[in-house]
Amino acid sequence: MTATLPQPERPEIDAIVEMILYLYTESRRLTKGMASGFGLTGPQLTILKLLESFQDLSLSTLSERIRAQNSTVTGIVDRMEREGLVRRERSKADRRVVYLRLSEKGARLAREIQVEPMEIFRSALLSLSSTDLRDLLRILTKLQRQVVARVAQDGQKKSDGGDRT
Amino acid sequence: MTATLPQPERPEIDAIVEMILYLYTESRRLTKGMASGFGLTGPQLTILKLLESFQDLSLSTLSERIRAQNSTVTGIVDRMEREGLVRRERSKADRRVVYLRLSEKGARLAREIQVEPMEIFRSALLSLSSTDLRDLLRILTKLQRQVVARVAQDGQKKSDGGDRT
DNA sequence: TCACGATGCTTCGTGTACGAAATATTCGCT
DNA sequence: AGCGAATATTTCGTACACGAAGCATCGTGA
Repeated sequence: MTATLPQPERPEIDAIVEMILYLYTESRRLTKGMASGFGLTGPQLTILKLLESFQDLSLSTLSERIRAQNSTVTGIVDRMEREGLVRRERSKADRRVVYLRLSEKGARLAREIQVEPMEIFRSALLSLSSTDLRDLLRILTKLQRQVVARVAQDGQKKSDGGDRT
Repeated sequence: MTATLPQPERPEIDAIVEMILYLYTESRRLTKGMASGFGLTGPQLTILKLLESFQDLSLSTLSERIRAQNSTVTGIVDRMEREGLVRRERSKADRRVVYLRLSEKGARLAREIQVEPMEIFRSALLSLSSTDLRDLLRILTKLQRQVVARVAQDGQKKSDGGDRT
């Protein structure tokens, strides 16, 4: 499984990992700073903008979109509801489902905020040539495929039971 | 500042942001899973391996390396100290500084754990051709430069005072 | 129909993660 | 020497973030 080739690429790999970490954490930090100007946290801004774009998001759909667990989103929505930004609405079709809606105040705030989450990262991407952009997308796609495959394998191992708690 | 060009790249940019998010969160999640097999959390594994490589890391040096605030690392180290994995040691030269050292137990555990943090991401990178690897590094470097520049600007604005709390 | 597993959400306990304020120490300057 | 700014760390309050357990509801099959 682990390659036995010599790895002259080690320093390059370390550098790449470092940069991804940098780009991610810095974007997160700046989004947070942006959000705080409106009395929001980073995740709250993200959710606010999502609810502005998509009406009728259920809590689990929202969780998937932002790659968080339901229990995490429950908490964030609690706080946003407390602030009067969103409302919970039980689905009539399936009473287990909770739909999230922006309140007037929430909708107003969403309109007022002109930036996307990860805005800095996006605007940095815009500065790349279209060739670089295409290459980046292509390579990242390959990477993602690799990771997805490994995750699938891992998930299988777990349900096969070859696993100590 | 924001370009007024037409942006046919919008979907590409969204896709790239998505992928970075995916790669980061998934790597984090798998690192965590790995760590839990040894009774550790993700950040604890990261710190354990760092302390194995570098002796005499001060708390702030460590914070910088993992891109976290001092107050965050204080907490993580508290818990690791409680578990008997690390020791705090005041520097004699500068009594404000705290150096972190692995205990016997910590060192043993570090030796036992053969993987790096973000291991999945690293191994996915290894599957790329060296051309792709070079290109990726080159493009990410450009991106990072852009983000650094924007962060520097932002930092300056703040100290210039053009800022509401 | 009615037991029962699956699904959607919440609750709870623990561990990050951050910023602001507090504390201790060092350094620069006079 | 000694005062005030700067630095290293901790403390505190709040907000994620996750997994496990709990609750309500839905769907299916006997």
